[in-house]
Amino acid sequence: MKVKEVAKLSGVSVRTLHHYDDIGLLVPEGLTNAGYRLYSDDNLATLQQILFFRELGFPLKKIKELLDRPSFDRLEAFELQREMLKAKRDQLDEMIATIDKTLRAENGEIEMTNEEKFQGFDFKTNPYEQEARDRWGDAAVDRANERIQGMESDLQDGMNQIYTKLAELRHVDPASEEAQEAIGEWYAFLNRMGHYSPEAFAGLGEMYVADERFANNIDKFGTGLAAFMRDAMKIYAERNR
Amino acid sequence: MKVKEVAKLSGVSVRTLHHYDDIGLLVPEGLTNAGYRLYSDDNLATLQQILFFRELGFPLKKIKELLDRPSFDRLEAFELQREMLKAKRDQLDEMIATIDKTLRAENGEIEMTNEEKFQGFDFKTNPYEQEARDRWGDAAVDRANERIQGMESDLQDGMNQIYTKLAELRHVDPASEEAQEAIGEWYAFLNRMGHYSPEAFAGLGEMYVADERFANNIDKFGTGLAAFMRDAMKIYAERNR
DNA sequence: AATAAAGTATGACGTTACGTAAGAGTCAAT
DNA sequence: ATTGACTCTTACGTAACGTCATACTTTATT
Repeated sequence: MKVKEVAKLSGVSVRTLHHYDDIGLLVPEGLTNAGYRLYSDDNLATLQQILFFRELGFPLKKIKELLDRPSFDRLEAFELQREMLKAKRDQLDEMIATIDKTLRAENGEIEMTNEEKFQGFDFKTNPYEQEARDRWGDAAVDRANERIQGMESDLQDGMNQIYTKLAELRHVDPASEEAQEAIGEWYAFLNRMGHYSPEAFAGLGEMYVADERFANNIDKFGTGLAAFMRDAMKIYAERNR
Repeated sequence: MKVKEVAKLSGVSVRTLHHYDDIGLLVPEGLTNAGYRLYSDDNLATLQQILFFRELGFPLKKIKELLDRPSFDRLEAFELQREMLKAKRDQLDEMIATIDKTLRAENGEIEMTNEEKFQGFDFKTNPYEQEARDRWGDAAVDRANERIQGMESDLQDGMNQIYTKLAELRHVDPASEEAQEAIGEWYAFLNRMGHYSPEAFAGLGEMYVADERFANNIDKFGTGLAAFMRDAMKIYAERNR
């Protein structure tokens, strides 16, 4: 299939396909001797994957990383996508509810706080929690969330990042050293937290905001969980000495 | 309220608020004598509106236009937003269904065409139709859709544009000359179409693609419906002479 | 009162994911 | 042989901010 046909089928523009080729995200399997791109059925399946991830707000760079992983598993990807699509749908439901609520508030029927006016907009409800819950059990996640309660939202964001990393690990061979190490450290982290006072943990949150070395390690889609954990614990230990 | 507070409440960044101020989309009601932006509750309500439209994919420029209209009606806007959010939710449901279908296809349980693999991605299901249906009655819309059947998708896009314009008119005083004129022309257009053969109408579709003057008039969020209709009918008449 | 820490302001350049336009080659049909 | 639809590459344009850099205010702390 040539570009236009693919474009029509998938709803993206020809330019988009060119772009995806340029950045190596979707390289057509063939070329005519005139240099025309030829897409295979496999290419179409990949495009489908790409579009799912795109709809979920993943940056193209990240999508490429995901697809390029040798351990990339289509079935697992679909499952993750379904969960995230559902989360997004729930978010839309929340926004619809917010509209209805706003209308009633405007009608004088109910009171509404400013915070409520933005229900559904903040993405604090994190799509990875279910993921983590399934993988590492309710107890661990609950304990983590318990600690999150009462912390300022900046740390919340940090936790979202952690969940992100955990979800990412699904696409790594679970038997691999990297995965085992990360999971081990995650548990160690949680357990160690149990020994510290809430104030100490709150300090970690401040650090997340203040210390650039720390923050840099959490930056979106950056280094792996293991490295982040190592740094976090190192800094944490230093600070508390 | 100062920027940070608003940012935290709504989930957008401080930079975003600066940007919205820069382009005149959300200008804070007050300024401290040091030049700090001060947001009122009214500002918050406007921000809520902005975010709803943004979630629906409206470009900021368009949002500004909408909000700036003297006839802008919050209640009507909320209703439109709710409809569109629902449409988007339905689209997500479709995408989830596509995932499930793909999984079953990959399992060999069912057959799946390439087209089906992209169900939910094409936005051809148009969110404005219900709008038009409510306003101008089922009969007119049905007749329009009947004619759309069998036309190539390029004309479909043209029709989407028409629905867009119609939806836009909700925010114009319905008693205004502009609105009356547009609606009148819309009906006239439909009625005239009834007198021509399907082939002639298909020709209109081709023209939409080929004739730049024509296409330019339909460009997204461009000139008003009335102007578009005038040009369309003029060109159409010329061609068929 | 002095100093640090947190918040804010204004540039100004960077980034992502394409859009759009220009100029030229290719392919199928007349 | 020519037209029209399709394709290629190159390259600049755009939208909606992100990300510094630099400087001023306000609040908190010593």
